[in-house]
Amino acid sequence: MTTIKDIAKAAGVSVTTVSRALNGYSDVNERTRKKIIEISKELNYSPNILARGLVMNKSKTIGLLVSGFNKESIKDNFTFEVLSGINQYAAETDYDLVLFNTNSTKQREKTYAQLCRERRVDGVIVQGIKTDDPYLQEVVESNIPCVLIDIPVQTENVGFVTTDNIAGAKSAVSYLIELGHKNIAMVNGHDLAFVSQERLEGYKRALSEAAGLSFREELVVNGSFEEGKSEAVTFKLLNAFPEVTAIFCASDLMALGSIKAAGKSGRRVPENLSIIGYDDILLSSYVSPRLTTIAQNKQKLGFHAAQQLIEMLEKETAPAHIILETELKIRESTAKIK
Amino acid sequence: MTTIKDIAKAAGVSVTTVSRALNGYSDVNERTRKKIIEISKELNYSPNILARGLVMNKSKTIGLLVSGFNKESIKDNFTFEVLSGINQYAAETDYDLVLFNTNSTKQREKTYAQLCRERRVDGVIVQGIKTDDPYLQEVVESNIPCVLIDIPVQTENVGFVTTDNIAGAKSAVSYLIELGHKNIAMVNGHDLAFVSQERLEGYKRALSEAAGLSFREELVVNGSFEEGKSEAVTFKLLNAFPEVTAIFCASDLMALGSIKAAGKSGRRVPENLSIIGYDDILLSSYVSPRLTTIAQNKQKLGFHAAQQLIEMLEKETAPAHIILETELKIRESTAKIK
DNA sequence: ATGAAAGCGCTAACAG
DNA sequence: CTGTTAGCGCTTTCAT
Repeated sequence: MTTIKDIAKAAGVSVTTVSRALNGYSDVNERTRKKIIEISKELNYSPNILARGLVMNKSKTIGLLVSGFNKESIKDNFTFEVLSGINQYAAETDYDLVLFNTNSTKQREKTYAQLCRERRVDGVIVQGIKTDDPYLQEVVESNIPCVLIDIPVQTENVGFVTTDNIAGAKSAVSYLIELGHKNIAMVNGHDLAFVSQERLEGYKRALSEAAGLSFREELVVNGSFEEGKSEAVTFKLLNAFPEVTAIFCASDLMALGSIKAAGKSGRRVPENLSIIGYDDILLSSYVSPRLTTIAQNKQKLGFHAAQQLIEMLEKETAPAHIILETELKIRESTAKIK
Repeated sequence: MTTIKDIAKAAGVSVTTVSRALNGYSDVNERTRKKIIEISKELNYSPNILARGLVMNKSKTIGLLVSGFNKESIKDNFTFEVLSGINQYAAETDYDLVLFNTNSTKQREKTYAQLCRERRVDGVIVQGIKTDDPYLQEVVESNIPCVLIDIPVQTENVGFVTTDNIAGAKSAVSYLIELGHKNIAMVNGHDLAFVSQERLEGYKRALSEAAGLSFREELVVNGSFEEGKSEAVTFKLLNAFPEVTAIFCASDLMALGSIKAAGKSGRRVPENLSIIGYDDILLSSYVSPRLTTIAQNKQKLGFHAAQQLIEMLEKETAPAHIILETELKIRESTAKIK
C-alpha cells in the first residue's frame, strides 16, 4: 500500500512537502506539486484516513444510532427513509456514515460515549430510541455533537429535528370533527415516545377547541406502534364504546390494525367508522380502503438532521431545532358521519 | 480523552503492560490486570480504534456499497431488508458497518479501491450494482475481501450470495403452465442485472420442458425493474399480442405496473390475465389482488453475506458461493385459464 | 519553498 | 511477568 513516504522518495522530496502538496497548501512550488500529484497517481496512492484521523483528532465519520433494524420496522419503512435522507445529504460531503452495531446485550456492555469515542466519530445522529433509554441521558450529558430525530432535547451540543406533531395530530382530529364526528377515540403509541405525548396533546387541543366536545380519557388506548397490538386494543375499545365513530391512530401501521379490528367487530370503514393514521407510509396508499393520514416527510427528517450535524461540525454553529410541517392526506378511510 | 498512557501513569506500569492487560493477554499478573482494569474504568477509558487500526493494519469495519438509497428503492424495500440482515449478523460481532457515500458524481472521482483503502475497511459487501458498473471490475481485480449480493462472481477473495433465480423463475412459469396458460409473456428487468439473465433462463427452461410450448422472443420485454416502465411496456405488449393470458414479471414492483396496464387494456386480473411477480415485497400481500409471487428471503441474503465475509476475514476461509432457495407464494393474481 | 523532527494512541518484537 | 523501543501513516511546528 503506497504511503506518502513512498511518494516522497519517488519525488525526491520530504514527506512534509508531499503532505502539503496533496492537501492543497499554498506554500509549495506549483511544479513540485504537479510532480507529486502525478507520482501519487502513478503509485495509486490513497491517503490513510485512520492515520489522518489519529493526528487530526477527527475521523470524518458520523455515527448512526438507530433502533429500527428489525423485522417490524421493515413494514413502516420509517428508519430506511430517514437513513436515505441522511445518506442523501452526507453523500455530498466527505463524511461517511457508520452504523453502530448495538443490540440490547451489547448496549449493556458499552456506554454511548464509549461507542462514539472508540470509533472517534465526529458526531452522531440518533433515531428511534425510547425516552427511557439510558443512551438518551448520555447523549445529553456527553459533549459529543449530536442531532436527535423526533426527540425535542436541545443542549450546548445537541440539536434536534422533528415534525410538528401537535399541529399534525390536531389537524387530523379537527378534520374528523369537521366530518361531523363527536366520539373520537385515539390509538396512541406508547408513553416512552415524545411523538406520542405530542400527538396526544394535539388530539386534546382539537377536542377542546371544538364546541361541545371534551376529552375522555377512556377513549385513548395504547397500541405500542404495532399493528397487532393496535388491532387488539381497538377491538376492545369498539366493543366497550360503541358510540365511537372515528379513530385517530398515532401511526399508519396501527391504523391498519384498527381497520382489521373494525372488520372483526362488524364495522365498515369508512361507512361506519372513520380511521385516520399518521406517517403516510407506503402501504397507506395501497391498502383498501386507502388510508387518510398525516404525512410527514421522513427523508427530509434525515436530510436535515445530517445537514444540521455537519454544519455544527464544520462551521461550529450552535445546535438548533428544526420543525418540519406535516400534511393531511385525505383518502378513503374517512367519511362524513351519517 | 484518556489514553493508555494515562492509565500506565496512574497504575505505575508501562503502556505495554496496560495494552496487554486490557487485551486479555495471559502473560500479565492477575493483580496488575485487575488494578489496570479498575483504573481504566475510573478514568473512563475507551480505546482509540483508529490508532489500533493503524498499527494492526485492520479497522474492524465492513464497507457497504449499496446502490439503493433513493426514492425508488423505498418502494421495494429490497436494500433495506438486505441491510437489516447484514446488520443483524454484524451486531453479534465486533465489526461496524460503514456506508460508503457514493453518488454517481463521486464515483467518477474515486475508484472502488480508493474508497476502501481510504477507510481501511477490512472487507466489503456490494449490492445492487449493475453488471457494467466499473466498480464491479475493480472488485474482481482488487485484493480486498468482498462478498457480492446477487452477482455470481467468485475469485480468490470474492464470494457471493444469491438466490436460485433460474429455479425460482422456472417454478413461476411452470405454475402458470400448470394453470393451463399457453401464451406466457415475460416482463424482465434489464440486461445489466444477472438476476434478469437468470430469470429469463428459468422462463425459457420452463417453456421448453412443457409439451407444445416454445420460446417466443417477442413475448419478452424489459421493464427496467420500474413500476411505471413496466406498465408502459405491458400495455404495448397486451395490445400487440392479445393471445397472452399470463405474464411472469421479474419483480413485484413491475408486476404492480403490469396489473395497472392490464386494467387499462380492459383485462381483469386474474380472470382474464394471470400475473406472477418476483421478490415478495411487502406490498405484494397488501395490494388488490394480492400478488402471487416467488419469495426470496432478503434478510437472509444480507445475513449470509455478512457471515461469509466475516468468516473470510477471521478464519481466512476461502470465498464461497451461497445460493438460497426461493418459494412460490400463491395468492390472488393468478388463476386457471378459462 | 522545503525539510527535520516530534507526536497522535496503540501494538509488537525483544530483552530482561 | 514487565519495560524499552520502534513504528504504523499522517500532520504540524519550527527551522532553514
